[in-house]
Amino acid sequence: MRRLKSKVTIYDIAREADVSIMTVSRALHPESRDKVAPSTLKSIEAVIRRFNYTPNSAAQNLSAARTKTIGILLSHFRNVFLSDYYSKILSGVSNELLHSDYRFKIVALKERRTKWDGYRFKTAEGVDGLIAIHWHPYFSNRENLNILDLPCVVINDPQRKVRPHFVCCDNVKGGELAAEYLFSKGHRRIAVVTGPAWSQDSRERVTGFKGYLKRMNVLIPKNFFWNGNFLDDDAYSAVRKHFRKEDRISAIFCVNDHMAYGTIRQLKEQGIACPQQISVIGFDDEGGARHFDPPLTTIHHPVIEIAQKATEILINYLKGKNQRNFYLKKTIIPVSLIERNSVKAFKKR
Amino acid sequence: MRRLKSKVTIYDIAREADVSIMTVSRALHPESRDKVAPSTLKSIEAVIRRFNYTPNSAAQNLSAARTKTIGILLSHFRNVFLSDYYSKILSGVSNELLHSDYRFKIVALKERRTKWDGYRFKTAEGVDGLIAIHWHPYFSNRENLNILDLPCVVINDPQRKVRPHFVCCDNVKGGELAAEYLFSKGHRRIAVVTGPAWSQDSRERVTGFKGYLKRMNVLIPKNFFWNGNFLDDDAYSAVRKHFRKEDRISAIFCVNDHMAYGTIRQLKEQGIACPQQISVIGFDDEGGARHFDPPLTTIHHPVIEIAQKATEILINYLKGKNQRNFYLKKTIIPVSLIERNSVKAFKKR
DNA sequence: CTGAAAGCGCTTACAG
DNA sequence: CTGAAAGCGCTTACAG
Repeated sequence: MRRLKSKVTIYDIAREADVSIMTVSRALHPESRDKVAPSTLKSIEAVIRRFNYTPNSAAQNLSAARTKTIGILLSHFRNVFLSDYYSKILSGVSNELLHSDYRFKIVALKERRTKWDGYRFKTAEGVDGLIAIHWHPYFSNRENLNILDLPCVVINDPQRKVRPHFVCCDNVKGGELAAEYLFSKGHRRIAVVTGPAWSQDSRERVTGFKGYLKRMNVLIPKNFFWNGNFLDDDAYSAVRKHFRKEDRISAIFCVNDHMAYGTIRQLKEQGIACPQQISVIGFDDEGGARHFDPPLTTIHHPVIEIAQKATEILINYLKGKNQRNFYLKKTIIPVSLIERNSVKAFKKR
Repeated sequence: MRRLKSKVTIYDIAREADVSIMTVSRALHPESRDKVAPSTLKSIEAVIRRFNYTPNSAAQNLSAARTKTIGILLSHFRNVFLSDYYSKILSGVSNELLHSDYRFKIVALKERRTKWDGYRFKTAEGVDGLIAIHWHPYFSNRENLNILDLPCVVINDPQRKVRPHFVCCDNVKGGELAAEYLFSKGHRRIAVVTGPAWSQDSRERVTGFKGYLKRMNVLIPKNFFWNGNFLDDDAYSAVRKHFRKEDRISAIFCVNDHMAYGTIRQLKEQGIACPQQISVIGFDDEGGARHFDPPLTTIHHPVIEIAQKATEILINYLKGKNQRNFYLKKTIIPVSLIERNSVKAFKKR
C-alpha cells in the first residue's frame, strides 16, 4: 500500500525527544501546552520541526470522536459555486471559520437510488454538524433527520414539522421597508409578484408588505397579487397575463430580484418604461441588481451575514456553549433598503 | 465525551448478522461485495438498514491510510467564493468529483506566524492530494514543497524551479486568436496592455499576439506595450499615461478583461468611444465581460474545464493510474474567441 | 466464500 | 509536570 503521507508519527517524535507520546500530544495542543515543562516543550518542538511532523488527522478524529469539520448540506453540487446565493453562503461560512480551527466540507445528497448500495448516507460522513441550506425536502421525512443525528442549523425558508436552530433575515421587516418606501414615494396602486406558496420567505415578505400598507389604509385588491415562482421567466409571464393598463398600477413589489428583472423585461416589451412610467422594487439585492438596467432598488438580504451567524451558532454549540435550547431557537438578521434607480416618485398624470 | 455520531459500529452489525466484521466490511465496499455470498449480503444489508449504520470515516481513513479527499490550495480564504475566477475553479473541481467517491476541502495557508505553534502545517492535513491555484509563493521554497509531500496538480501560471503536473489554457493560441481577429478587422496600429512581468500567463499571451502579427508583417513598436498589473485601475492609469491620439492607435489588446475595463473607462474619460473610435479586445471572458458596456469581445479562458481536467488527472493518479511521468507533464486546454461588441472594423478616416 | 489477528496513530482516563 | 494502558472503528494481510 502506498502511503500518501509521510510516515513520521508521534512515536518517532517521542523517541527522539526522549519523552512519552502523551507528552508530545500535550505539546501539540494549545490547551495543554502549559502543562508541559518549558524545557521539554522546547526540545519536543525542535524534534517536530526537524522531522516536519504533522499529526495524522484521521487518527485524531478517530480517537477524539470529532472531525472539527462542519458540513454544508445542499441538494446538489452542480453549479453551486456559480450561483450568487450559494457563493455568498460559502463566503459567510468561510469568513467565520477563519477564526476557528474548524473546516467545512460540502455535502450533497445523492440522488435517490433505487438499489441500496450501502452508501446512501455516506454524504454526511465525517462532519460534526451541519449547516443546511433551505429546508431540504429530504428531511420533511423525520426519519431521515434522525438518521443524520447531527447538530444542525438551517438557513432560510424553514419548515414546520421539525425545527432545528434556524437563521434567516427579517423578511417581514423587509416587506414593510419596501411598502414604506413605495408609500413615501406616493404610490398607492401597487401590485405584488409573489413567490411560490410553499415558501415561507415569500409569505413573510408579503405579510410585511401588506401589513404596512394596511396600517396606512392602502388596500391591495386580490387581483393585484400575481403568482410567480421565484424565477425571472415566471414573473415575466405573470405580468404579461395579469397586468392591465386600466388598473393604473404605479408600482410593483417583487418578492425577489429575479422576478423584478422578469417584470421589468415584460413591461419594457409592452412599451412601459421603468421607472419613468412604473416603479419596481425587488428583494434580495442579489449580485446582478446593481448592474441591471435600471439599477434595481431592493431590500438587501444579508446572505453572507446569515451564513456567518449560522456558522458561529453551530460552532459554539459544538464547543459546548449554548447547549440549552439550541433547537427551537430562531435568529433573525436585520435587512435594509438599497435605494437605486427603479423607483420614482408617483405623479398624477 | 459527547459522541457526535451514533454509536453503531461494524461490530454491532457483525454480531446481529452473525458474521465477522470482515464480512461486513466486504459488504460495505462495491469492489468486494461479490466476494460475499448473496444470502449473507442480504442479511447484512438488512441489519445495516435496521441500525442506520454508517461506517466511521475517521476509522476508515486511519486504517486505509487515505482520506479520499483532495485539497484545493489557496493563499487565503477571504472572498474566494465571491470571485468569478475561484468560483469557476471550485465549480470545475466539484463537477468532476460528482462522478467519483472523492470529496474536496479548501485548504489555505495561514499567515506566517512569528511564534511557532505546532500548527504550521496543519492546513494540508487529511488530504490525499492537492490542486494548487497558481503557483503559490510559499512553494518557491523547495523545502516547503517537500514538506507537503503530496501529489499535486497546479492550475495556471506555473513556476520554473519545481514542476508538478500543470494544467492551463493555451495562452499562446489565445494571443494569436486575438491578433488574427483584430487583423481581420483591418487594424494595423495596435497597442497591448500587458500583465506583470512575473506572470507567465501574460508573457505567453503577448508572445502569441506579437507572433501572429509579425507573420502578417505588422510590427508593434516598443512604446505601444503598456505595462499593467492585471488590475482594472492599473490599466486605467497606464492608458492615461501612454495613450496619445497622434499615435493613431485603432485597437488595444488587453491581456485580461479587467484591464480591458480599465482601458475602456480611461478612453471614455478622454472622450474616445469604444468601439466606435477605438477597438478593445480582452482575455479571460470573466463573469462581467458580457454585461460590460460595451459587451467585451474577448478570448474565453476555460477555467471550469481546466479545473475539471486538473481534478481528473489528480484523481486518476491517486487511484494508481498514469503514475508514469505524472510530474513534468503539462496539459493544455484550448481557448476560443468570443465575439461581442468592443471591436469594430477599422475604417480610414 | 469467510474469519482471527494485528495494527493504523492518535486521545482519554487514570495514576503518580 | 509526566507516563503506561486501553481503546477509538475500521482495513490489511494472511489463512483456510
